[in-house]
Amino acid sequence: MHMINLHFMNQRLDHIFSALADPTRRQILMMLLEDDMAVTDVAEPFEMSLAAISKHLGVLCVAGLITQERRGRVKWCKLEPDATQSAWTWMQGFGQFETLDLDGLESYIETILKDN
Amino acid sequence: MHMINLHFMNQRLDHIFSALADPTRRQILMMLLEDDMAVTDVAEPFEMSLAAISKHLGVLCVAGLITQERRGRVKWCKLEPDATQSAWTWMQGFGQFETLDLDGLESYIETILKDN
DNA sequence: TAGACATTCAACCATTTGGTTGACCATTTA
DNA sequence: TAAATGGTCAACCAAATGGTTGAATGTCTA
Repeated sequence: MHMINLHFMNQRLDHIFSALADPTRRQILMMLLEDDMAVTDVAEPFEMSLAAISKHLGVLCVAGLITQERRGRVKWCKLEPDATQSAWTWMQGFGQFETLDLDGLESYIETILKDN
Repeated sequence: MHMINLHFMNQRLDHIFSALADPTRRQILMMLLEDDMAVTDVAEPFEMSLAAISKHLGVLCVAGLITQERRGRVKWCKLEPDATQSAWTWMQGFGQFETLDLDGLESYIETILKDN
């Protein structure tokens, strides 16, 4: 029982992390933060085929990071807001981060900004 | 300028997330939470060759999630505690910000800090 | 009904990934 | 010095990944 749960949990983490491992897919997620979008509109800023984007969206769906709903001939892509939860939880366990690690976040920002 | 940093940042996220996408590597990280380990000892609980584990450790190194230090004929593997920071930050940004723009992130931090 | 539009499918391709094995190198120990 | 130990390297393999193109499907509109 626990075995099974851990197994599924592990698979879920596989899917989420590998979905997040691609810059195109991360950018798509960022775009969807602003609003739901049709597949064609998601594809517009990218220099790759619509089919490629369609595949990326498929990966994001399998990972549970987005959902897609067809209305007429348009398929709307919508962010699944709580989707990163299990990845988040894993990282917290791993990294011993506080839920709101302000110091870490701040020093990270400073590092980034200093490099400019 | 920002461009360049975002590019490196993006690459870093690629490495970290794809390193985390493999269950063997996640398990290795968990093991290293308890203590530093030699490569052979890391490999022991897994049903795969030492060479395979050695490769996994290489991936974790490139991602910056661990460091390795050779002492004598033994190579010690050590967790890099702050390594998931950028991934963590990304995920936080993903959940809360309209876009991942660093200025916004910074001012967000300042706001939070002021409130404490 | 005939296009036009939105999206996916199928076949294909190059590259990457995760694993194997056996040889190799360095270091410790008997 | 010889043998054992710790670890990597090199070559190889199968499967997965990220992309392409062209055809196909379903839906809207003139």
